[in-house]
Amino acid sequence: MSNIKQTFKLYLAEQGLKSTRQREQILDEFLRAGAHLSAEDLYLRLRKKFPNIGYATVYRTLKLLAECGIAEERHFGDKQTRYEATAGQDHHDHLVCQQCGSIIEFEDPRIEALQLEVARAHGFQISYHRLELYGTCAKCTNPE
Amino acid sequence: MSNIKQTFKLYLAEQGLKSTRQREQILDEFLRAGAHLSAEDLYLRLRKKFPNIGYATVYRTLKLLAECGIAEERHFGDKQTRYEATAGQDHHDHLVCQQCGSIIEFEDPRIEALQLEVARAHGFQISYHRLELYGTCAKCTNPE
DNA sequence: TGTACAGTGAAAATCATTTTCATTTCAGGG
DNA sequence: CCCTGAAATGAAAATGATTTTCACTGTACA
Repeated sequence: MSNIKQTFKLYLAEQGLKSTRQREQILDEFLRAGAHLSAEDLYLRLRKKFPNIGYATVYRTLKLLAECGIAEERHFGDKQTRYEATAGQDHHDHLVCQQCGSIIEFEDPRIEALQLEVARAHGFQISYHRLELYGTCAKCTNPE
Repeated sequence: MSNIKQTFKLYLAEQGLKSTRQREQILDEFLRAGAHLSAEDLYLRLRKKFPNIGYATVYRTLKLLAECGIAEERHFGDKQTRYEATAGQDHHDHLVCQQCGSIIEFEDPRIEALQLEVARAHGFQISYHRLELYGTCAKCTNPE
């Protein structure tokens, strides 16, 4: 069993929660799907394989995944909450194209360092941050 | 009449929209309130002075203010959209305290410069960005 | 293996925000 | 000034994402 699935089971056990078929199916599909998906996206994908899975269960499980650090909640322009797998990956930020909606990930340690410096100057302890650059991606700027 | 109010009137005229009593009252109160307020906050403040103002009108007007650049929409942890006056001020980012909810503004040209560099490296044109550092503020870290 | 207690799915409830609609108010021309 | 058509308003209903409820089911430890 993958490391991540184990992490999840452990988390559930610690919290006195149960490991269920649905929770496993949802985690599996979440990891398989990748990208930045909304509860709805995930629900629709799951329903193809398991037609009687509940919308509420997807929401509940996604929230659990966020609690135990496997997923991260994000809000881009739209009103839906999107989830992204964090496990194993380094932290990264996003370039969001307002034309085509594509999301490019990037990371820049120099920016991270400056953030720490700013926080220190304010006596502030950072637990996490969010940096998003909105604009037009290369493809949309120069179509064929 | 203040510069900002004039800007708003001009914008309305350009769009073939009307300058109404409510729109002026809402803009006034919005400017007076400062800070990062939600439509609800503003509605509650307004209702004290003008008891029959409509919730929908506040939403509609706030959206107009955002369109013409007087206000800016922001999303912090909660689900409400918050609006912030932009006029005259420089761009700035935020430190959000997860304990007490206070929001500290800051700006750092070095971070902005690096953002441009990252964007250029991806052939990306930035139209705006959002940077928020979440954590614990000095006050909450070291209470008396 | 029983059984208490957490989980599930469907549907109803919430909550912020948006839309509808009947009525009122602007702005410009006469 | 006063008319008039377009736009705005307020109240209430509608929406859409997310959450909760509730009767029934499944899991895990005794």
